[in-house]
This record gives sequence, C-alpha cells and structure tokens, in this order.
Amino acid sequence: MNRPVKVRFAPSPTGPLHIGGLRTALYNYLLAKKLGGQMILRIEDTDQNRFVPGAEEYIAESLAWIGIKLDQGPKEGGPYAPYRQSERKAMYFQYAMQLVNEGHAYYAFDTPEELDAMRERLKAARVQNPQYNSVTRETMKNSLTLPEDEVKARIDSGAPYVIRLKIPRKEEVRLKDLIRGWVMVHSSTLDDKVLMKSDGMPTYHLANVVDDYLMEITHVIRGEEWLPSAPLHVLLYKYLGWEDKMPQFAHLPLLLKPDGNGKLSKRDGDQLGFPVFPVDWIDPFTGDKSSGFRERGFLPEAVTNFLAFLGWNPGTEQELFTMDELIEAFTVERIGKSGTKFDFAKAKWFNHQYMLKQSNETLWTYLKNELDRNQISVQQDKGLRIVEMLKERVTFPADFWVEGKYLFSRPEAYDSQVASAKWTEEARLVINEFSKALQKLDPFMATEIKRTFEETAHTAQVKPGKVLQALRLAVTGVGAGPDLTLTMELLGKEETIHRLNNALEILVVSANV
RNA sequence: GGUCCGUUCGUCUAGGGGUUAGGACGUAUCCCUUUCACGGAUAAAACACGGGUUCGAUUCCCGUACGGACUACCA
Repeated sequence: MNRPVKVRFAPSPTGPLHIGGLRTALYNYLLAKKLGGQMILRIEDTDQNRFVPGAEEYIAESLAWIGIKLDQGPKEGGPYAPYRQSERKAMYFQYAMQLVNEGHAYYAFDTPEELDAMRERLKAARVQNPQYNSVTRETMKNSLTLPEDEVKARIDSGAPYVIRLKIPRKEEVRLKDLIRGWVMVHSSTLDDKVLMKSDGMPTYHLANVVDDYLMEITHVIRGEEWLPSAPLHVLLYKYLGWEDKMPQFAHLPLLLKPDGNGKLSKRDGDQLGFPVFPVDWIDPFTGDKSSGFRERGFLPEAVTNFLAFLGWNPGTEQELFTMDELIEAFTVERIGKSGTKFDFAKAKWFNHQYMLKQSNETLWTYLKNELDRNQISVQQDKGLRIVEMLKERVTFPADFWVEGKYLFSRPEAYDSQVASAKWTEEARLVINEFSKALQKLDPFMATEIKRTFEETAHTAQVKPGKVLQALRLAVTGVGAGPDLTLTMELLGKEETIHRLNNALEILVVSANV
C-alpha cells in the first residue's frame, strides 16, 4: 500500500502554459518533494490537430524558470520512457481491447453526422441529458447493436471506428478527493466516452489512466475541470483491474479572472494589463505575442511564492516562503476549496519583497542592463550606491532606470507643476548662493552638502524646507525622489553645480508667494 | 437544461457551536521624512439568504440564490 510517491504534471502542448497550469505543476512538485517522491513531466499530445510547435519547450522552460526540477520527463528520460503520449501510441490499444474483450467497451461506427442527428433528436424530444449512453447506444451503430459478422466485416474492411466505454446503467460511482472529500455520481449521468479515436490515438481518459498506472503515479493533482470526469477514470481503474493501484485524487480550485467571473484563460493575458503566462510566448502561426511574468520583471522566487498562495496557505501568518520552505510547509489539507481570483497588486507586492531581498550586487546587474541598453557606463562602486539608494522604491528591475534616470543624464525638462508652485524668487536666491558655496566644498559629501544648504538658507533668512523642493527640481527636474543630498553626492560636485546654474538660467519665476 | 463543485472584508485567506471573527494586499488618515517612496500607527471593510438541530449557530443539516466547472473522436 505504501508505494513510493510519484506525481505527474501532464499538460497538453497546445500553446503556452498559463499561470494556472504552472500552479498545478507547482503543487505537484511541492507534494512530491514534501513526501520525498518524484515528479514526472508527461506530454499529453494525443490530439494531433491541436499540437503547437514549441509548446513543449515552453512548458519545460517555464517549469525550470520557477525552480521546478523534474525527475523524469521527455528531456530527462527515466524508467517509464517515452514520456510523450504520441510516442506511446502502441501501448494503449491493448488496454482498450482488454476492455472490449471483457465486455466493458465496444466498437462504435457512427459518423459525426449520425452523432449530431442523435443529439438533435434527443434535444427535440426534451431529453434531460442528450448523450451516447446506456439507452441511446441501443439505437446507434455499434458492436452491441450490429450483428457480429457485420462488426467483423466493418473492422476487417478498415472502416473507421472508435472504442467506447460501456458505462453501466445503474451504479453509484464514488471517489475520494483529497480536497473535496467523497464525491458521488450516478452512472446514468455518465456517457459512453470514447476511449480510442478513429485515428488510432487514445483519448485523454484512456491514455491518462493507462499512463498513470504504468508510471505508478500515486497522487493525481489537477485542475477542478477534471472533477466531472474523475468518476469515469475510477470506472476505468476498476474495469482494468487496477483498483488497488488507483492514485489518490486532488482537484484544485480554479484560478478566476480578477474582474467579474469565469476561469482565467489564455485570452485574458494582455487585455487585463498583466501577464497570465510565465514567460513570453510568440504564437508560431499568427506571430502574436503573449507576455510573461519573467519579461515583465518578475523574479521567479516571487512568482513561486504568490502562486503557492493562490489557493493554499500555511495556516500561519508567514507569507514569504522560499521553495524549500514551501516544500516543508505544504500539505494538501490546506488547499482551499473555492475558486481564486487572480490579484495582480498582490503579485507586485510579492515581487517588491523579493527585490528587497536581493543583494546590491544583483540589483546592480539589473540597473546595469538598462544602462547598457542606453549606452551609459557607470562604475560598479557607484552603481552599488545608487541601487542602495533606490531599492526601496522599485517593484521591478526596470524601475531602477525609470526612478533614477536623472542620475545619468541632465534633466531635459522641469516638472512644470512643481516649477510654478516652488520656483520662487526666494528659491532662486538661495540656490544661487548655495551653488557658490558648493564650489568651496571639499569633500563633496551628503552630510556636508546638507550642512552647507542649511547654512546658506539660514544666512538668507529662509527656512530650508521652503526652497528644498525647488532645489530638487533644479537638480533632478522632478518633484520627488530619494534623499536629495545623497543624490547630489552621487552626481558629484561639478555636475551638481552645473545643473544648479543651468536651472537658474532656464527656469522663470512664475510662482507668487 | 442536466451532472458535479463551491460561497468569511473589494481581493487572498485564518478560524470554528459561545471570539471584540484574526492576518495580508489594496484603500484612507496620521506619524516619520523639510518631497515621494520605505517604515510605523490607525481606520473603514466580511461570515449570501431562508429554514431547521441546539441553551446558543458564521461554524452542523436541508433548501434557495448566486458563482464556477463539465456536458466533443479537446485536453
């Protein structure tokens, strides 16, 4: 009964993995590692029509980015290879045949048109749930209704057919979900799901159950959208004789749109002004770009942390968790039951927290990237002082540049609001004197600059606070920023005086007071 | 429509038969800072509704409402 823990993340390579899928992967990973088990990546590419090139690589890259290390997968290999269902195609048929031979499945020859007609007919007759089931299969073309020799003749002639599961007419199907407890459904509400498609590929249901069994999966953690078909999977385990190897199920609450309702979807991406994908994705067919958290400036640790908290919490007041801490604290019991709206503001808060945790050296590399892009070179020791000064005010790496632009180039314009309110005759006077006083200042240090400014203001009989804003405007061109004397120290004596004199020349007094 | 799942501040949530229903994000105000931000403090803000069960229900049960998922030879 105590099998080694194995979980799998089993996405379909139909496009970029969205953030909800990434959370599913993360929860799988956390549980596996918590229990000392293994994490498997399995690519469920049984639908050839929806295959999108690059999607598998995208998934692998996304998982790696947030720090999920796979024990087995298409790239990693492993004892259950191959890990792409398309490459396992040959394995599924025998199990479908086993079901047919034991009377739990049957061949069906109905064309799409016939299926549509059946549904229309049922709808017209106001049948509650029109589907291919224990009663309607009696009226369709399948191995249950057709004479044996005709069935054989059809198959031998190569006519297309599917294999459907024969759902019992009356049976209570129950399954225990780790998150929701016992879920019961009556088999009469289930339909005879297709197990093998006419192209020879299995459907999700068969492939998923077969592979989970073959790969000895112990816990199936997946989105709530699978809950309705979970009873079908239970039936499959039963008919295949694998009941004792049936994994435990946990169906995760869905990630919802932040506004209004509905599940967060790939579409919501850029429309909402924030990413819903881990990393950027370019659609290979249309060329459309979907933006990712990574490129938006999110740190992987931050994404991991807030993703973990979307539907789970440790029950304590700690909110900042490293991956190792998450693994330590994670339990399925503490996963919530209800859908979770995605909150971008909180995501930003997490990122800010993680920015603060970075060393100045790391922060400096972020700023340096932006500087390189703008062809500005700054010495590292100065860069470190700059990021130290700026880091309280940034959420994303790119903010360093936005926040501190004026440190690297002279103001091209002055904030007119601040100018009209604060650039007074009085201010001009003090700044002019201050500029002269600065000439003699050596060393050019923040504390000395501050003292000099206060003295200058005092001599002019002006309160320093009255003209400080004007001074800031002269130096930076804007009305807000970090400690001004520190800013001036960083700028250096010559540059500071130049800017002061520049402002004195350009700015016109328009303020009254 | 049918089946299943869900419902505590705007959002993420803690809690659980008797609590001033706690925290975080966001918002507002104040303090700090002669700016903004950070930080600190404070505030506004929730048990969907109706019936039971009970001495007592936000908590347990049943309904209702609302929301969601599923209802394909897609996963």
